[in-house]
Amino acid sequence: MGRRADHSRDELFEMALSAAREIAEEDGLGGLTARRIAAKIGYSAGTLYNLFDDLDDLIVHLNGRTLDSLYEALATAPGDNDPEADLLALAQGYIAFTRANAKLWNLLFEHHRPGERLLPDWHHQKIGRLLGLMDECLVPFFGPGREAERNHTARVLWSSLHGMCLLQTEKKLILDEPIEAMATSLVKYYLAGLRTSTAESAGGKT
Amino acid sequence: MGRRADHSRDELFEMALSAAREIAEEDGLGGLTARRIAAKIGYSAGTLYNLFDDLDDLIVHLNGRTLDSLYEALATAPGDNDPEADLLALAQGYIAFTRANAKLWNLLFEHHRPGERLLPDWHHQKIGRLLGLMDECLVPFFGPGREAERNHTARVLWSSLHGMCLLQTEKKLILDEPIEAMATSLVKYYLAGLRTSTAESAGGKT
DNA sequence: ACCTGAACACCGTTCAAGT
DNA sequence: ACCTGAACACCGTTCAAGT
Repeated sequence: MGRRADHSRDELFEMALSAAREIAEEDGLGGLTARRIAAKIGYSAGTLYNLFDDLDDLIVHLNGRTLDSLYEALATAPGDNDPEADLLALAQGYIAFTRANAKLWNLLFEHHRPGERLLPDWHHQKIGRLLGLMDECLVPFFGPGREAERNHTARVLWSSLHGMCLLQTEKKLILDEPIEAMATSLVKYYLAGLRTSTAESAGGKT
Repeated sequence: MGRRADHSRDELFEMALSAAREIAEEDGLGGLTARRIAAKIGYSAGTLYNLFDDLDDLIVHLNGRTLDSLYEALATAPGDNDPEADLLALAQGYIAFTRANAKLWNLLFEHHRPGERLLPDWHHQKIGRLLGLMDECLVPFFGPGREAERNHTARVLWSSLHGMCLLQTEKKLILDEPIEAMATSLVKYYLAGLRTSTAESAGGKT
């Protein structure tokens, strides 16, 4: 046997990721095997190892694509300079994405790298970009010189929202209330609490 | 070969779960194989299938034990009738448990049941009991007739806390701030927001 | 009744051999 | 240079056979 060159390396890379995405959308992580991906693109399993370090590497790349999709879905949000309204819209957009792409979004957290392998830098950057969307919403809320507080708030809201979506899709906690309402409550009251605290400390100093 | 009766069925059950726990504490889900658990207790892999439906069932039982440990660790908290202080203590206790038992706590969420198998009722009850601890803290905060709001608040706080711990231990989001501080901020401001809103609506009606 | 060991149908991954 | 197919070292799970 030998080279076929039916497809360029880049084409093969995309074909493999597409096949993996389709399998994941159908059967989740459980159905995502090297042999099945290879069969779906008409190559032998060995060829995948020419494109990726291993199956873990392939899945991390697939997850990168999912993060890109999520960013595109959220970046188009309006943004009318009212932090609370913007955050509520962002949260609902995030929840909608996890509902519409449940299997792919789950793969982001269902997959665990072997050993102590950490995620590549580009992966963390894609996550940071998402966090940045939340951070931007908060700009009007925190004046200049309060960037640290703003970042902190964005991280608290992001992880909290994440927890709700995860417990929901993994069915680990029976939530008899739609997470949309929970997320709204979180954003509304957490921001209200921050506002009160800020007003008090400002009032105390002035 | 045949019966040995070195150990009763119940003893074998406990031995298998203990062996599995030790393996999970060392190597996580990746090292948790039926063959390895069996070898550790000196029986063949087939014997495990006399005790559990399959490996998934064994892991669900192990996870049940972890939920019990977590409950014991949290149920002993003081409780001085100040909702905010109690909730802060509960949150810190939860975070401390996830740090002290990182691998076991991770197993609760790293493991996914095959197919569409749902968690058994007793598992959901153990989770419900934990959520109940948070709910109890909120009793002095919500007067009689406001049970629904109280449950809602407990669920929002629980899932949010969960999200922080998960993103931290899975290293999916770089949090350059200890989650203890994030959890404190969440509890403090979310409750403050609730208080404000309650006062406003009460003031409007009175 | 209980336990074993072999067997089955899978994995991920490697690599000599072919074009 | 690329691709294959066989091979290796694993899995989870089953079950006839033994005590």
